[in-house]
Amino acid sequence: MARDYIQENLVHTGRTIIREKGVEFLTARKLSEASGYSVGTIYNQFGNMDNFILIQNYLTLDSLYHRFLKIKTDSAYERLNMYAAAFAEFVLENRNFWFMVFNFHLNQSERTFSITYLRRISTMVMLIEKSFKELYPTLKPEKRHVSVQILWICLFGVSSLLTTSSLETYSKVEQTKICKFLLNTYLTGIKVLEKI
Amino acid sequence: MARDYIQENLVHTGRTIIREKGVEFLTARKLSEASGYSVGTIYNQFGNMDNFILIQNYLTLDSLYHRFLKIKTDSAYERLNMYAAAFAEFVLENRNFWFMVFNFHLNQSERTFSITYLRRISTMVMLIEKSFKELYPTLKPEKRHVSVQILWICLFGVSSLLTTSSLETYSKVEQTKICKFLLNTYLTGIKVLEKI
DNA sequence: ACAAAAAATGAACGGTGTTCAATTTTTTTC
DNA sequence: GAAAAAAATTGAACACCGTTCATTTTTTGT
Repeated sequence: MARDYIQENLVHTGRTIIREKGVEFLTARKLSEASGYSVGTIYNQFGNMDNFILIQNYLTLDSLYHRFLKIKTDSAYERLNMYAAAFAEFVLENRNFWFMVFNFHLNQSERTFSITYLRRISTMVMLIEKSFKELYPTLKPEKRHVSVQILWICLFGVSSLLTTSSLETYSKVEQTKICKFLLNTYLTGIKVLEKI
Repeated sequence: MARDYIQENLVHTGRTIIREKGVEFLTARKLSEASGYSVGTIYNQFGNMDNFILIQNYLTLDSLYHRFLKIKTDSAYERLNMYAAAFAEFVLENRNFWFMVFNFHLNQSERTFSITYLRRISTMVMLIEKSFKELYPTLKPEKRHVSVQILWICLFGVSSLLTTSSLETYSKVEQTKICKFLLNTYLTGIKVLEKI
């Protein structure tokens, strides 16, 4: 069978496994059984399972990115709120996928694809930065950059907790409100600090 | 040998492994080899490896808590800043341990100990809430509680990223500054929102 | 000193990622 | 179209993982 078709097929099968059963079920043997291809073929196509997961994570990030792209509002403030809402919504809708994104560490993976992966993240950060530029025109570019980075890190960090049950266990704050509250408090803080 | 002594010994050996080599080296067999006790003994003492990790994580949280307790400043604002600094410092100093805390999910572990574990977390959150009460006396208790929870979740989420190399890879913001900046922006935001 | 109870042991089970000699399929060459 | 060469596919085998449990060793009670 054609190489591309196999990859597509495996990736698709993998995605079904993740969606329906969770990451812990995404093993070489189970993927092999579910797809009909042998274990060796998976390794021929992707080198190792980490790479396979990296590709899956890229797809997840890409999906989130395209949700962001759909958001087109004139008000920068509203747009940022919609980003945050879309983000939280996406994470909750795609728990299993986001859990994977978060629990995967780039260290050992192939450099080549890692770059593509990181670029996808920074593109999203740039979307936020664009809105920041509109919202805080007098904020120094340097400071704005740092503000955006940190906001993103916070949202990213919070999102990781949304995918696990740890939040439900100890905090009674409604999950969807966390990102919204964080964003608004943060933006208000920046507005004040902008003037200093 | 006495039961208690074995537990102590195993926990201590485990801690050395984590500190020097990382969580991925904390396996039943390696712990057995390093401690001199058999694999079976580990299971007699702790039931399963998850429980062992839970105990290790409790020790980590306890260590952080005692760092918090040392902080005694009159100014609530300064105190919160010191909490944040101590937190970031602790996480960076104990990367391997904190990574474990974060990457462990309570779901399947023994209920009994989980409660002790969660109580340790909520005690820390209460420390922050106490400072919030001083800093924002007019803020409604309900709102204050939510603010504190969310701040904690943010710091917690950010801390998880501090333990991995992912932050270094894509963001150039200095790690120690992230918590400080987040806290100050957040506190400023709350101050404004307090009046509304 | 001996029997009974408790604790410690490590081989064995089913799972994981990964490798690679052997096989099958596809492509090239004549 | 058949034979040879190249490429792709396979799955048994390796070293690891958490976990169990029949067996052995140690401790305890009398």
